[in-house]
Amino acid sequence: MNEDVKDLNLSVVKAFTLLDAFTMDKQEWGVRELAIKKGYNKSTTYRLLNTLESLGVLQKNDNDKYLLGLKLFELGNLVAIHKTLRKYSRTPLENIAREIKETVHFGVLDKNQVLYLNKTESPQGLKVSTQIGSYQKAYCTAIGKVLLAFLPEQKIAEYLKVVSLDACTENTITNPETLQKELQKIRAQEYALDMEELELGLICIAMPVYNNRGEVIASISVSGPSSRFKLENIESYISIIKKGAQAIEANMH
Amino acid sequence: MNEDVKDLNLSVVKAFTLLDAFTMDKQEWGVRELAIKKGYNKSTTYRLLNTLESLGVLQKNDNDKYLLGLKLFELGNLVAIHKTLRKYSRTPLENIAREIKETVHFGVLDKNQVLYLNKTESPQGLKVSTQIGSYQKAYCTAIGKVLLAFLPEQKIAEYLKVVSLDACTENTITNPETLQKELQKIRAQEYALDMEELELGLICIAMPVYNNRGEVIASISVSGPSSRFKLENIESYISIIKKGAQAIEANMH
DNA sequence: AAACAGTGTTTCATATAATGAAACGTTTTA
DNA sequence: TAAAACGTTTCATTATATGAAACACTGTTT
Repeated sequence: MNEDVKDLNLSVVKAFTLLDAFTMDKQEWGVRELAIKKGYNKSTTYRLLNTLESLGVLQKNDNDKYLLGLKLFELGNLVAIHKTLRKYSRTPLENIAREIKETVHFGVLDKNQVLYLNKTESPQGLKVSTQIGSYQKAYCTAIGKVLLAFLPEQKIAEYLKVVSLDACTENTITNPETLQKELQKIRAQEYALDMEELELGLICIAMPVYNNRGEVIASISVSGPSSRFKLENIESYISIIKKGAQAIEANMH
Repeated sequence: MNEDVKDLNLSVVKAFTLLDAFTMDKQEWGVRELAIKKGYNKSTTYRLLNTLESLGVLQKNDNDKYLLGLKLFELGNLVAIHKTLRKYSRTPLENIAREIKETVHFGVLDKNQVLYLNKTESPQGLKVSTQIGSYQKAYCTAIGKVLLAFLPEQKIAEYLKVVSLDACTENTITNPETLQKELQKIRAQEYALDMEELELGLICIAMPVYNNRGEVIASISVSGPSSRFKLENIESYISIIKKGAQAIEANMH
């Protein structure tokens, strides 16, 4: 059941493995520390970083540390996959954020995870913020649960077989049967809640976005701190999000 | 005066050279055609593409052609350079676009060229559209001329020494002295016009964005077809763009 | 001022891994 | 049915990526 043993170009694999070390939490790397982190030889790492720099894939900052470079910005903006979804979700997300005054996210399911395609941040100081292009566990996010809920039954079973439902907080649904019931509820009510299941203090509500064949292709969520996010507002949130979802659907057709 | 002869990892260089073939105009590539295009051996190209696919840097579409993959979307969104400018320009650009109803661009100078960091497209059917992350000649765009105009004198001289002012249209300024005078005028009036200098039928107006030390760090432009873009509207455009520029400046501080 | 940890960088012999021509499948076109 | 595309695999050859060690540079400590 393993991947075919392809003969990959190891230098290229290493280069991208190095790039994967650059995250929001750690944006800068020196030669030595990155070599240690990845278990590569110092010289090899030096030469790879040097090569990537000469290509504009990395660049050095004032402290001679490496940063992700503008070549990646350029290439990232050329990615065609989900481009129309990203483009047509922008304005509707902004409208939702303006009305609700909380952060709005937009994502799809990719490799059993939520892939965030777009967001508009809350104008408020205390706010949730997710990195566009990043991935998150599906089973403990509102967006993810919506996207799972509207998957074909067989795909859900497959998901539950492959993914282990590790607890992120005490509220995370870690039992497959409980999750199945939750997904059923979500299908019925057409929205999902995340009641601090991913992170304590963080509440989200998400709703589906359909294509013209009635299939769910994406999901919109609104996220806020539990201190502000009152359940009595849900009905109003739902109608605002629904309006946004319909705007995206209209744009796509 | 040449670069030091660095010893680069040739596989990595080749991999990114292949990636550079993926553009807006040509988003899909097969093994053979890309090998021919880049002058690489068929087998080598096959293995590199295969490697990039296994890393998520490329992916195959339904026709078994390669497309830029989501790994690049992920990495592109992690690029920290100019991130705050991109973030804080978004809403102001939208407001300008809403008022003027033409496409609004936002860019900086990078390696003697305009790098587009953000845009909001005109709601109208006939519109200009530039790829975010792409580069354009500075001397024949309104944004570029603004950014050049506010460069230190010495840098302008350097630019004129390095860059050859090739004509894009019959209106392109191809004479260095003429361009110097144009830049002087731009400094005085605090805006630049592109009167079909890059492309026939395309008119733009651009204004500077300052940092808190009074240096020009970016520029906003409004672009439209010459059929709609009337010079008598310039005064009104200027005040709207100026308001947007000030909004970005306020956001940045 | 000297020794000492930190860095990044270069060297060079060695082994590994990338290479390409050719042969092989597979699909599409004539 | 043949032919012409294409992607894929093979294998001997060659090139190049590799890593230990030495080197250079910087800032800190003694």
